[in-house]
Amino acid sequence: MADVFHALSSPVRRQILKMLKARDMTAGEIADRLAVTKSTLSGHFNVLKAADLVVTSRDGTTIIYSLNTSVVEDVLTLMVSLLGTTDTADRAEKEDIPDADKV
Amino acid sequence: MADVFHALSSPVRRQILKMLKARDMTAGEIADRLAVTKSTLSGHFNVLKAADLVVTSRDGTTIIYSLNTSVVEDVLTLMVSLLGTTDTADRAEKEDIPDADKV
DNA sequence: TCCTTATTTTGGTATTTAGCGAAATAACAA
DNA sequence: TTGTTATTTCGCTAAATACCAAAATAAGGA
Repeated sequence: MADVFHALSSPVRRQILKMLKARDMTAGEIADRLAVTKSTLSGHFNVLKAADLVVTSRDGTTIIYSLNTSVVEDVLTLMVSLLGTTDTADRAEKEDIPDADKV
Repeated sequence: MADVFHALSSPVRRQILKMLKARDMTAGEIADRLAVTKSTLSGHFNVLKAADLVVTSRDGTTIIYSLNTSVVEDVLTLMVSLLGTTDTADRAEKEDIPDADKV
């Protein structure tokens, strides 16, 4: 989950996600629309894949990238918990040092 | 808004936000609970302030940090839009190249 | 097999970031 | 004013990151 925030911290990667929200695209299509080379883009894809934010499939020589909606939902949930109201589960945790792995 | 994602990309900073969710704390209190020096922490505070995720107030020589809940809400909204269902406003935008500033 | 197209990996440099200790600043009390 | 406590800024190093061009890989078609 920590990887997800890192993945989202880059404007280029957020733009890729935004494009994929509209529709699935190949690496080449994405490259045509962004001002970075394909090799640079490939690095960004690796980051997005490591964060499980995108998913790929192959059609011949082209790779099709798709948004992994379920992980975006997970991020949302975590953001809600960061913002969240103090419910029962939360209360026990108060005044404690939060567990680093979960944040 | 771009700053917000960068701010959230650090585990230390996410931990600080989690602590502040429980209650307001001084810089020193936070430092006591994290394995980084106060000077390093001060750098993290600057990032969080630049992202408008925290707010400070002064009480004598101590600085009190608080979570800026409204900005966390803004992030949530953006995350929802990234995930979002295709509503009226969205539809016009589809197939277009998203505007980099907004992402 | 050889060629073409699509994508990724590699090797390199430049920029950014996190971290520290020491020095500087701020507020206040004696 | 001098001293004390709390916090930030400064100067530095090490590690991570973004970027590019060129080489390598993968899948098919001729």
